[in-house]
Amino acid sequence: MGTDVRVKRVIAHLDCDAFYASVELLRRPELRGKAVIVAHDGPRSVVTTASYEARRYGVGSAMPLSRARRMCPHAILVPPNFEAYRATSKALWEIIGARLGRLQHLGLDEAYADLTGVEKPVRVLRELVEKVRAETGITVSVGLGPSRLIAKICSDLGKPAGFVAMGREEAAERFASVSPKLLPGIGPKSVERLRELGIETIGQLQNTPEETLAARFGVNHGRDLLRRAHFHDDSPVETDRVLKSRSNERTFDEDVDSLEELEQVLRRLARELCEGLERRGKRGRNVAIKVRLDDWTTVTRARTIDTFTHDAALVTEIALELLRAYAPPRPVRLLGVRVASFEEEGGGTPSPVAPPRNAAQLALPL
DNA sequence: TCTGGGGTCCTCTGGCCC
DNA sequence: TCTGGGGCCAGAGGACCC
Repeated sequence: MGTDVRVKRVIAHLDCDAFYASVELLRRPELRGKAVIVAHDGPRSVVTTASYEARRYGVGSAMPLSRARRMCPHAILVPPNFEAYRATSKALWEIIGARLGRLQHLGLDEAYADLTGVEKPVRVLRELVEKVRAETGITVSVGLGPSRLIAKICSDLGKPAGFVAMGREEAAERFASVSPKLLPGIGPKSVERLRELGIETIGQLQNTPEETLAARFGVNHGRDLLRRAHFHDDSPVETDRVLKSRSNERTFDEDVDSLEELEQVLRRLARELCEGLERRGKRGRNVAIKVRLDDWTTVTRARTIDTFTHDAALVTEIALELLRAYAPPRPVRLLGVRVASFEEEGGGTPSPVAPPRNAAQLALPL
């Protein structure tokens, strides 16, 4: 029987501050110090991100643009430029990756790193953040802890340009009076369901019997909620995550009730999607459509076929069949198409006996 | 206040096969 | 021949994240 020598993990979460807005300020220095909102200009647009000056007026991500404009009428609207964000992102993660090794990316602007065994991790991270700021102009906030959960929460605490480290016990005590919404994975719906149980703080959640949570949320989810309330998290930093699906969707400026018009849009969405898949060498065998009606009901319909494809004609044909079979009963607000169940790298036609599974592979650098 | 786009993961349900 | 259960898979919906 071996001795249980558990190495205490050191996990960092690195999160760029107001990333898209920061890139825009670097591209257009005349916007510095001004309230900037990054968003498409449309009647149903939402805010992608906002500079800290705009945030002072209450503007935040995912807020309807119409509302953001009322809150901050003098804000300058800048359309998103994802090519520029990708280029800056690539540059800064190359600097970080060169020092820390492989990272788990969660988007263009944040990633986890496992620094277990690294000497003087705080010093290493501080030097790295300074290097990134000097070479790219982007400030990064860092959270450090024994798990991804704690690292993630810590990186948010000191924003912008924050650097916060915390242990598990300290987190469990310090956040006991805070809403469970703080915990990643607990959104508005879960907060409401917890409130129905009389649970309004993480401390109350910590003291709730697992059976009570299991009865309300199911066995797995209930157990997970309790673990997270105590800030227990042993999930690994996964550096080899692979893309599982790609989609293309559009919200109409005005609801559409003509099937003919919907079919036209679907053809274009499928074509664009397949062009993207082809560029990335991805082929899938599950084709799905997504329809959001004017009353916000969202319906998905999917079909799995025998062969992997990124053929626009085939994907379009399946998507159109799914749309016609569903025949939206109300005007449509959003229409989308998705391809999933990708083949393994270098794979071919799947055997009908053993459906293919995604093989682990190196994560593509953004 | 009136809700984008692009993703991931989880749960539930039902069909199929052994 | 019929039935039940378990495993696996696909489809659908929902919650959540950036």
